[in-house]
Amino acid sequence: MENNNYQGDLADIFRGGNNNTTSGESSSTNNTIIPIPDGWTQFPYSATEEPTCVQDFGDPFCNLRDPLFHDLDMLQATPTEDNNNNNNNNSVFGDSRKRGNNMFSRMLQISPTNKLAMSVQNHDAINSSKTCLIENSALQISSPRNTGIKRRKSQAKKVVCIPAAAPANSRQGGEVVPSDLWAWRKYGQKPIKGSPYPRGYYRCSSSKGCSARKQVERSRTDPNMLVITYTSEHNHPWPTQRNALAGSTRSQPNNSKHTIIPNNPQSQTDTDDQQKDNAVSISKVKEEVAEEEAVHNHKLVEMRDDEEFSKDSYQPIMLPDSSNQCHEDFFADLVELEADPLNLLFAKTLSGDINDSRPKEDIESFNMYDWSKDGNTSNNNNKPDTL
DNA sequence: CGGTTTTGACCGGCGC
DNA sequence: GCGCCGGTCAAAACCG
Repeated sequence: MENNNYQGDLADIFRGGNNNTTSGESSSTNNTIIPIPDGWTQFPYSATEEPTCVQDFGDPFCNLRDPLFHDLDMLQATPTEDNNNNNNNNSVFGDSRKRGNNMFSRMLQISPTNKLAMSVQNHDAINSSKTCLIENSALQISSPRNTGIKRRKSQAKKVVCIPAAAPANSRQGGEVVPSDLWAWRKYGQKPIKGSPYPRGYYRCSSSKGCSARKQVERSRTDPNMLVITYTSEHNHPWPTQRNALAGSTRSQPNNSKHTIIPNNPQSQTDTDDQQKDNAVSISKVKEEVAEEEAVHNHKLVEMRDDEEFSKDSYQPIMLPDSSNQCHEDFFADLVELEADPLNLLFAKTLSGDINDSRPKEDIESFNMYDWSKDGNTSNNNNKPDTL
């Protein structure tokens, strides 16, 4: 079944870089590669990055946050009516907004050159690091005020452009949808006029009342890029564990070999709040009020696909394929940090000093990287091929 | 059993 | 007003 080809989750995002699928060449030479301590993966930053970013990159997971949360942060920075509404309507998030939990923040960064850069690097192929550059306007932050289903024009949305995990033609009409810790359930797929690729519609399945939605489609200009549009926001905290127990596994990554490893061992012992407090989003967000602007920005993203990638890049590094035994045994050595899914991202490879009785699937659900270089290893994913 | 994906049908916004 | 198109619904099938 095609489902076996799923290479979803964030692993796909990074794998996209590995695949060298994005157009243009990134300036890998400008990417600072920091020696990685044994057992840890480091997320080097470009020397040209702003100090603030650099600092935060020291701890690659210091700023895991939800894109929409980040949006709210932005809104708070510039109080508006929408912003006020957000605060009122989403008090459940509390400090989480300030702390941030955007997974994409790990990959998206605002560079001093006013460009959003995302670098993906496979430790196994450092020389072929990839940088996904997106115009500032590409990422949109908008007020979730208009969350009505029928409000097309003014509906708040945010567009994220990421490298696709697999070639557009890898699967017929299929799509590799990166995961972002939230549990999404696909509720529809539609062919989009003017685009050879269908658009998948997902809604949050973590909470029944959650109105968060996202749309995933390939860029028309660059099939190797995925355009993810987030709509509305989550009205609940991060899921401690994905709902998916049965069918959901189809949408869950199963790459036991791919996991982001922090370069900062301290994060292991930090509490969730501490980890979140340390978080500083590198995600580029921009408030969007009108749909017209969203469309415009979307176009900019696609236009950008053909442009040269910025040298200012953020390059997360993954454990190399060859460097590990990554695989089945890998998770057996992971440190489990409480129930917060984020903790899984802080896992550090150890040598048999943990006793994780948790089902492997639970851990795999939060894998972010796919170190696999071939289809065989990536077949662990069960995401359906088609969108 | 409870969750998911798939997919055709339906609904409504929007442009002409 | 009409038709196109995008977004959602919902039933069936699938999965662990």
